[in-house]
Amino acid sequence: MARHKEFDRDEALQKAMEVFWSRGYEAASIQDLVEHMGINRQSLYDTFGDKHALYLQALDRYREVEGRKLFELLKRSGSVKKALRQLFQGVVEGSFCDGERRGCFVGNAMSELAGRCKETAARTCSNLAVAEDALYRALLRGKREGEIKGGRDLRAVARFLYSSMQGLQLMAKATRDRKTLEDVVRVTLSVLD
Amino acid sequence: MARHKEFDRDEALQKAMEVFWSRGYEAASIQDLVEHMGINRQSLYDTFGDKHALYLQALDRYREVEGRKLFELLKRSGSVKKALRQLFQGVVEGSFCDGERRGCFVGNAMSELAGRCKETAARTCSNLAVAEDALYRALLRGKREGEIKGGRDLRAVARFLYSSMQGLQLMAKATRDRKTLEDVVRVTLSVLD
DNA sequence: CACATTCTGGAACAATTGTTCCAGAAATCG
DNA sequence: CGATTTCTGGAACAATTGTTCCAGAATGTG
Repeated sequence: MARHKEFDRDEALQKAMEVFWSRGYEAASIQDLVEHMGINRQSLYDTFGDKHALYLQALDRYREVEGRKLFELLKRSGSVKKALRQLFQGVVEGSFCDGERRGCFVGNAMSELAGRCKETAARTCSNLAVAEDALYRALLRGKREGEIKGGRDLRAVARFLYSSMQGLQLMAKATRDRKTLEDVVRVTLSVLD
Repeated sequence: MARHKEFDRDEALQKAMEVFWSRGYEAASIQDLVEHMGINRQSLYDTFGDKHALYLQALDRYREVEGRKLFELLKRSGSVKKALRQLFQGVVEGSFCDGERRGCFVGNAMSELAGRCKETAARTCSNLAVAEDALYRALLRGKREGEIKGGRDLRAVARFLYSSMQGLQLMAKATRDRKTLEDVVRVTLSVLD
């Protein structure tokens, strides 16, 4: 009947995500998006709705991709502590590779929009819950395998770890001093001892 | 010779700070600022320069005020641990009073601008250094008074505390669940034991 | 081939952005 | 009072914002 889409929807969304990730919501213009996504202005509106809707879809995509990464990393057999160390150290390393210092898209969304956009608030809150759960399960496994000592409220530790992750990612935007970031990581992970 | 200023410069700057604090840089329009500051458009430009310059001055004001608060709280005689608990618990309580969930202005600035504005980056970095130092000094006192055990890298702990503070403030934007935030605080402060 | 559909580019939209210009009112000090 | 300076309000600026309309090209299916 009709013509097919010329562009790959997922690819375009990926590009949109990159723009929102590095610039945030307000500072990203439709013009920026059109250029980086490589699609037509009208196609953007037809496919994704308006700017706000596109932002939410980009945020969802990020959550899905990063959520999966976290899940994979944590459910791997082997030392849970080591996996967590890898997770946090990865953030430090990543911050030095990323010239734009984009940080965490979800954290950025919390900071910029969660306070005044309920759709964003719902998504960042859900992300917290999902990540917390993955961390909690990993900690449970660590306890089961004798790597993490009992007597601790592991749910609370999981929440702490997520919060620390966000804090670290924010710190990485302010400083490029590796020692500072590594200090933070070291003390953070010391709660597992 | 000439007419005096009709408005109080500090008061106007305070108002500007409130606008940038709750809306961020991009989302705050000159119109918003003019209305909330209660001064003339032209007076704004004459007194503070352009929007960007005004933002930096507002950020500086915030840093000064909050910095002083932190300093006062930490240098008080008495239990250092108690002061830190008060500090973190205060953030939790504050997040429930603040309907706008503004978080920490410095943290917001890191998230939104530090990556692409070097003046902002310098200021947030300096804030980190100042706060770290105040925390470090407090920890030293705690150690001297026998409240905090030795053998820990207190400089690292101070950095950790600042990062945790920022993380907590970000978490408070995502969730209104008191238990979650208190869990984070409890585990964070447990590194002092 | 021909119809139907949808993509594409560009123009156009009104609204808002940050900023400046201007004329007049207001206030200080000699 | 009068001279000088600065504040004040509003208009005006060009640029950019997000969004929509339109005409035509391109593609798939009958």
